[in-house]
Amino acid sequence: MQLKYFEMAYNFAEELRWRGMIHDIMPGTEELLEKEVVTGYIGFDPTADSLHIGSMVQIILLMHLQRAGHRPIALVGGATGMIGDPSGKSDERNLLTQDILDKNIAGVQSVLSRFIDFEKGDDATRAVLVNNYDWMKNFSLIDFARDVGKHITVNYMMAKDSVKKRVQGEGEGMSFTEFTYQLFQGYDYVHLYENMGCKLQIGGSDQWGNITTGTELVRRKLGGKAYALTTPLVTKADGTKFGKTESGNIWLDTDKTSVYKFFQFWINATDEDAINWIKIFTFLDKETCESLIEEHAKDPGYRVLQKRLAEEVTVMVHGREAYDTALKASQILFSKTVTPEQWSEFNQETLLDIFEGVPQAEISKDALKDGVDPVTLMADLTSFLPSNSEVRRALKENSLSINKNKISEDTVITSSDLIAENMLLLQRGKRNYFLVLVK
RNA sequence: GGGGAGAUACUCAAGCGGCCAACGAGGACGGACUGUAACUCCGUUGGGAAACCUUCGCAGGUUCGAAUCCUGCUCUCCCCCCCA
Repeated sequence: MQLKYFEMAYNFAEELRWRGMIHDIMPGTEELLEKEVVTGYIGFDPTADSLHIGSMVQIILLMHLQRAGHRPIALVGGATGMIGDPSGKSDERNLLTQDILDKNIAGVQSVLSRFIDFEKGDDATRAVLVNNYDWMKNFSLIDFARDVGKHITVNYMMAKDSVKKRVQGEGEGMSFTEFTYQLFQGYDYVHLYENMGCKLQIGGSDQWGNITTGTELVRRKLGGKAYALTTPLVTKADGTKFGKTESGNIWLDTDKTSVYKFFQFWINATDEDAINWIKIFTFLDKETCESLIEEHAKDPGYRVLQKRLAEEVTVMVHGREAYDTALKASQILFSKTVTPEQWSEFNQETLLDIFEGVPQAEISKDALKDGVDPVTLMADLTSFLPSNSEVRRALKENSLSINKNKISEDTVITSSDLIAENMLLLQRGKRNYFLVLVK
């Protein structure tokens, strides 16, 4: 993935503000950003071996920071990941094993490096990737208690919402380990401040408490002034969690979420969400966003916003070519019927990719030799539908399709119906797909 | 320890001897509409082409016939007593 950095530096805070990406900002932060080249960092938790679109906001922030002429640091929480951040969690978290953690750290780092260039640029603004395990691993408990713990009172730590909730709540309480978490994260800030001149930490609004512990530590321990900025958590208008679909999280890796699914996620955004998301997830300038929103209002049915959003984000994450394929696949798949000629454009690999996660079954070639009826195919040979009555019922509802074409009770399926050499695409209604592989 | 209420299909919830594969609501799924949407409307929702078969906590029993009555068991909830 290649990024063209803006020719001209722009005002970071102002840029984020019109995009609706500022939730909280510490006084003086804007002035600092205007005055000098600022080094700022964002932490990423290695709780999984890849990042999903929830983390994309943070990645985009780093990109904005760099484009605005500042220096971004991406911090992978190799050490803090071993502790577990209590923020936003009502229960004690299970610790990750070292193996998993190592794998996750590597995965997260590799995703990050796809978006942020850690090579190019001059020394002042070149992005840096760090792992807090590097400076935490040799920290002894005694040193930690003396150098870090001494500067912060338990009273201060207890006042944080994330702690209060767990201490007063009905739950199982909070271990000392998780209680300590904010000191660990706070110390990261001290370390980066001291060694890399980092004066800004950015994060989601759930991180505000942890971040301010950091700025407080910088103040008390070093007598320095560190700043903070948080973004609102991305929401959906209907209140459900952002970034989730029935089939799970939307990840930034193709082996977890196919490009097609990724594209579909964005194209399916509701009107209201699209208005917010176009500003958050794309780098389109203010005028472009506004005119798109205006255009969308005139003809919502055309869905300019969703189309542009899906294009921008998919191209950014997976590249132009992958986007083109996903778009073409979508256009064909969502047309009323699909002719054999159109099917011939798909090879097996593409189809498997598109229908990744769709249930599948294998049947033998012989089964199709003399043709087979829908009931046998869908209930007996495959487990697409649970019973014969279910198939008959579906036929009555006119809801069954094979290869996107409606079928009836007396349809006979033969090997001439196969697409991509050896596949059949069964479908009930619009959304329930089933892939049959003929071997 | 004493007394009471209840356990019905994915969920809630009727039914209290035959007309019950079991009212109704929600959900889910499908169809029409539509923007690959929202809303709305309509339909389906144990198996079986059908005859019919298997289901109403579990196991027995009464009866021509039971989800409905009886006995035992398991589990859930409530009240009193005791304890404090």
